[in-house]
Amino acid sequence: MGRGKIEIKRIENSTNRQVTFSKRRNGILKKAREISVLCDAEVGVVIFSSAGKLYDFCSPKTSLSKILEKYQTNSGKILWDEKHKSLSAEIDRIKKENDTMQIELRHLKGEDLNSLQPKELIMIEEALDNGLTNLNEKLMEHWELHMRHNKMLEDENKLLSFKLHQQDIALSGSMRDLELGYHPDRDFAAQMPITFRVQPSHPNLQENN
Amino acid sequence: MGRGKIEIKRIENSTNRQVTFSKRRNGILKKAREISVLCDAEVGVVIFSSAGKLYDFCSPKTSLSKILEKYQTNSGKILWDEKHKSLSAEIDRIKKENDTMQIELRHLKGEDLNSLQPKELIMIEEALDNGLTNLNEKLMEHWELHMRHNKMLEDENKLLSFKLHQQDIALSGSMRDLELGYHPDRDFAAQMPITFRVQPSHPNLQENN
DNA sequence: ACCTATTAATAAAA
DNA sequence: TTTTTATTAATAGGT
Repeated sequence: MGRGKIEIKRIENSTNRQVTFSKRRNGILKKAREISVLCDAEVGVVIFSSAGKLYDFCSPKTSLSKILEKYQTNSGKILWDEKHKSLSAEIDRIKKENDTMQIELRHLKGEDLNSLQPKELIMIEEALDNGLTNLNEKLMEHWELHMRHNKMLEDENKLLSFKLHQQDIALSGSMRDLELGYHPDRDFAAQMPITFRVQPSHPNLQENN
Repeated sequence: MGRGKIEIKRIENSTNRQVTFSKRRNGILKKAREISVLCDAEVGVVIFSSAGKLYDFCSPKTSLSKILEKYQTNSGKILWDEKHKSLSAEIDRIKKENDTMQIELRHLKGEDLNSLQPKELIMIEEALDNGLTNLNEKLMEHWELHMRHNKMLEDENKLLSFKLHQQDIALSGSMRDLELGYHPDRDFAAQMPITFRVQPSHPNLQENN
């Protein structure tokens, strides 16, 4: 049905193939709709172009799911079998992995050791030692960070206290100045109490998050 | 296309409907085959007559299963049944469990500690300490078992040596008897050294799987 | 995407 | 259901 008859075999010209696909795809989807309306049939159509683009039709009042379920019960063919198998296989695989980790975890926690040979026990001990080493290193890092932080806070405290004290003095000074007159050469530094000169204020402060 | 034009609406005459269904069904399946060949498309068609009879087509080199799987990934619509959902859910659950253990394992091995707070680090350290304690206990048990086993082997050795010694003497005795005459009241027991007189043979032999 | 000559599908009848 | 055949629908090739 066209300007010439064509053989039913793959169209080699890619442009022609694309055009023909487009036309015939519309044709099929239209026919599918028509038969479902005219004849009260349930129809499901799924088409993938060679480029992988999806087109589909499903008769109204139903769904592909329902049609395919009916297909399975009616034909005996099981559409999901492969998918089922692969899912089940994946579950098995993951469960096995899980068990292995479970056992390793128990071992590291010192549980279920009865079945192990001394050689294996020693390997676990090495892992634990190693873990402890890394852990303590990390704890030490935290500790040092905190010490530095504390030190900074203390320094800042000291500075603030000093400034406060200075202000205090300035204030009382100016109050005195108001009463007794201004003394420009007063030595503020000399007024800093000895406690502000060396400062371990909170030597062991740990965080409490 | 026929002796007259028809409206696309349900054919009320049941016989006509049945005939039209038969013709158009063939038409669609033929078109499906043609487009799959001409245009290299993947096509799946499922048709149920109003009487519930099934007809289907699937392009060669594939299967309805595969087409539908592709349909699902491509469209996002989910066609599969409850069983699939439950399998998928289980996979998710196990994977989550897996991840958790994975992380715990890494932590116990002293890896990926950077995101942890000191409090957490200390909890891990406790777990490791605990593990080491249990482990060392177990190693100690093994050690003691070995010591006991060694002791037993040594004792047995001693016993065997003694028996051998006894046989030796008996042998040379009877050789002497052959030369000097038989002495039935000879006291062999008196020849046993004091160390061989108490004999716990295998009092605590434990399994060695 | 549109046009149209030509083929293909099919409605009605048998 | 299938065949026949008149008629409509689909579409191949061209624009």
